[in-house]
Amino acid sequence: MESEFAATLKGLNMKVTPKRLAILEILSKESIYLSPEEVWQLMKERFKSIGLPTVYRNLEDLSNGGAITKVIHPDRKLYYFCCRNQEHHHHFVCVFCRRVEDISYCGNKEIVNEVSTTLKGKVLSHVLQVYGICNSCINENES
Amino acid sequence: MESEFAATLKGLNMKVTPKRLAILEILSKESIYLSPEEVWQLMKERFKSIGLPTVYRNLEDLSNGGAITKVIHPDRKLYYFCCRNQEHHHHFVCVFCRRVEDISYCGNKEIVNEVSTTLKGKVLSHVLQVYGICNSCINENES
DNA sequence: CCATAAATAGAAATCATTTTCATTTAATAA
DNA sequence: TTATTAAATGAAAATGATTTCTATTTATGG
Repeated sequence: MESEFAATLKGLNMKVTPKRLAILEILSKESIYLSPEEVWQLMKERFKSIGLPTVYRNLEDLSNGGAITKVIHPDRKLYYFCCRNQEHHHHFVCVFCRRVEDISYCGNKEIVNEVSTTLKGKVLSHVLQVYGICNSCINENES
Repeated sequence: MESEFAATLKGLNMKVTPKRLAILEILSKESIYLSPEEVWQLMKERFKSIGLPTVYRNLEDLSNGGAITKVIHPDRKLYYFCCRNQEHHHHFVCVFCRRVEDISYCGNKEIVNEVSTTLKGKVLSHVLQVYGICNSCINENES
């Protein structure tokens, strides 16, 4: 039988390659977001030959396909996170440990209402991301 | 008497220089967000000698001081917008003409509530930005 | 007007990300 | 299974936005 990740790739019309499976496995194992460089380092433990562009390309493609998510970071670099939740939702990101957690809150209805009423505009999409300190980091740092 | 922009700079403990005044004037005159490169092009119409790094530095400093705002863009490049509204608020960005408009809606209360209740975490900040089609662009494109 | 720290220009460096292209591989049909 | 072919990959090189460096200029306070 095929793995969950193979099914994911097929669903995106992407060929099932060992590299892609590994990227998905690596990301889904992490509770924190990773940079392409970091994914590459982890890939190097598994493959004798693995190019950084391959990692960049696949992260981009997987992200476009919705299998993984980009994290919005103040440094404007690329970071990815794999989250099982397929519903529309947003993320709480810990600024200390980079843990990503889902938040279900989304003001879409209110936003659409304000934009259409006040600005007479049409909403196409929105980004919402919350930065803070996760529970683990709060507990670790209390005196 | 000193200009509003001079006052802004002094408030940020930044020396009042012609370049900085021009950057503020250029940005505040636009209803759309600009890239550093674009600001530079406009600066070159006013100064015989103006370096791109100066534009980058000042946009960064003005942004850190809160005099201007960074726009979150999918291409992850830097874009700035000058908005008079000093209250905490978010922006509606037109994907066609790059116009930026304020939206007052902000789910901060609900977000803080969910994060503290469900995740037992602490919210430090959040970004919310709405993409869509502004009223002018809707009207221009209707058949 | 002077002194001095800050700001600037210009050139160069940085470095994350992307492109190129030759080679390999997964998917599909025979 | 094997042949076919489009897609995926590696390695090297390119790209280009952004930052750094350093000598010079300038704004500001006295």
